Amino acid sequence: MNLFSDIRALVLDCLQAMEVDGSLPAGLDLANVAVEPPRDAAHGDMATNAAMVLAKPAGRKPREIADALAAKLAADARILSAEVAGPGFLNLRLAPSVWQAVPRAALRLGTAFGRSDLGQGQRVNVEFVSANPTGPMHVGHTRGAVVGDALSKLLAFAGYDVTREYYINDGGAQVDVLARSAYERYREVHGLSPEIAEGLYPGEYLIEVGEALKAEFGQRFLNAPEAEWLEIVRDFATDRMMAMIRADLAALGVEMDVYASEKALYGTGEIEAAIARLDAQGLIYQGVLEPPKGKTPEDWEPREQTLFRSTVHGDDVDRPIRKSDGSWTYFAPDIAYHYNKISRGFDMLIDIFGADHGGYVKRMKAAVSALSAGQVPLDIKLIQLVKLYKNGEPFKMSKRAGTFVTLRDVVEMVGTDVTRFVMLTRKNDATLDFDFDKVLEQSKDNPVFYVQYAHARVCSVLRKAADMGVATDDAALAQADLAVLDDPAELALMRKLAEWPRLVEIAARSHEPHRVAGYLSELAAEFHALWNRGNDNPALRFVQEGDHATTAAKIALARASAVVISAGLAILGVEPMDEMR
RNA sequence: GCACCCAUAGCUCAGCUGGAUAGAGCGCUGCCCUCCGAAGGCAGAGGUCGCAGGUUCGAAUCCUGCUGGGUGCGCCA
Repeated sequence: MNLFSDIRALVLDCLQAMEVDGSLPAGLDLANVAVEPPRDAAHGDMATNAAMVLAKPAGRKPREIADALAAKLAADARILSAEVAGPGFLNLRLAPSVWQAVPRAALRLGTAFGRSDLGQGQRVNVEFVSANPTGPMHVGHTRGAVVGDALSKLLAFAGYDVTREYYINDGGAQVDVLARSAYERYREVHGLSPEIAEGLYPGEYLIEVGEALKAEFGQRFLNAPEAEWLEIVRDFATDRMMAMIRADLAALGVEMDVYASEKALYGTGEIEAAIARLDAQGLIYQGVLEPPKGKTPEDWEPREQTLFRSTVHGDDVDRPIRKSDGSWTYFAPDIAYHYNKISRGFDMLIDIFGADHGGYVKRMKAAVSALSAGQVPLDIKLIQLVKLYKNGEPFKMSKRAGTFVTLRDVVEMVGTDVTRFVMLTRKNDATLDFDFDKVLEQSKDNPVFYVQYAHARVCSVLRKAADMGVATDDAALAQADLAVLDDPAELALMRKLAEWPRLVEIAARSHEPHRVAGYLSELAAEFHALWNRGNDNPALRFVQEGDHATTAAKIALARASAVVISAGLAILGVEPMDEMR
């Protein structure tokens, strides 16, 4: 149920009727006709721009079209009034019964209220986190993980078939560095002093890997040359790191459907096949790149390389896919990995990267465009920095090398739900301030608390009504006569509820889960406003002593609000609270 | 030098993918409440939407050029 699309359909019906009766020319393009909530509530319940959009193609004045359309619309029982305003807007007022049907729908459908078939079952692959398996996840990864997970949930709610995927960068030089770092810890637990050379990972989390290595291999590698242990230690340490990362993700409530390994692409011919596919399109050649202008690296010299002609697909320069020693650059397995995703039949790909990978966007899109013949869109969301604060002061956990604020630290300090919600209060490409104290504050300035508090208030009021003897299950509440809900504050809340299905589609279309968090704050604000009206005006309180019918209607509205809050929080991956403690 | 992202109230930010008089919270000013329908309420002041052009009936939103900030720019991923 989406009231806005219902009314838009009505508007389109009326316009077509006008084409039939000759008041509009036939064959007009109606795609830009919109029905939206007005910015100013004084303008009515909904507004349509139909007359202004069609004035020019129809060769008629906007007001003429608007008047004729208003007459047609007014014949529908749902339309209370249709008034022409401003440059040609048609402001619609809807019958209260239309709004009153909204909480009823929410009660009947439960948290499925707002689900959409926008995606029509299209298969979407969302790749996110993809942190190098060289250490625990830190705050930066956390935001990417939350955004990716919430986006996945949002898309599923909007009718897409979603696969969540983690790409393990276990094929490059950094896992060799991990192996050498772990090896030093392995020596350390044997009583030898470790040599954590410049460039190795100094983190103490590798000590337990060293211990595990000792338990597994004893002294076997202690005096062995690197060639003998490197591969074994690398695989061993990588497995340990991935286990740790999976546990971190689990603590955040994130579950992946697929863990894809970079290493697994080597030696299978997958990389070669992907490159061959590009080669077949004439997009692979031997050439020499120009040095970057303005900032030429010290050691730059012209060099012939194997290049991908990414400029054909919108990139700024062509990109190397082989190093001078003939081995693949990091870009090559990435091309193969995306080719792999395309080959698995996804209709759309989404990658979530850290903002420092911004320079990588065009070449990746170019590769996907070439490999899918332009058929599979790739959207890349860049996640900006999280700045940590404590009591308004910039926060650093420790200055010792190798330690940083980890995902675990954050979750242990403020909890999974708060972490997730706060990470979704800003759009992904804006930096986010995260204050350990403010996010736990119990006041209306804190959106997490504000939304949770609204839900808790509903639960509280339902308990009171139940004590009074009112049936408070959703099925019973859906039967209540909601015609008594006609106060402006009540209607405002119903209007906000009616926006939910529309918001889901807008957020899903733009791949912006943060909009859900923003909407929930607005919905909570409407709910609290109505609640506060009850302070001054007892007739607006949800529980009306001795009046079961009115109480049932009012708590039906309250419960419907809680249902939508639950549905929204579920998309964010946050548990609603039944009471505040 | 080039590319991408950002720029909205004193502060932190929303802003419906082009709509009407640009919103919220904090802070500020005034009034109300001292209440477990608790963890405040109501009202008010405050903005050339970085600048300049353009497209459009209509622009914070789209295009172009500037300014300022961030990120990145061939053998690191």
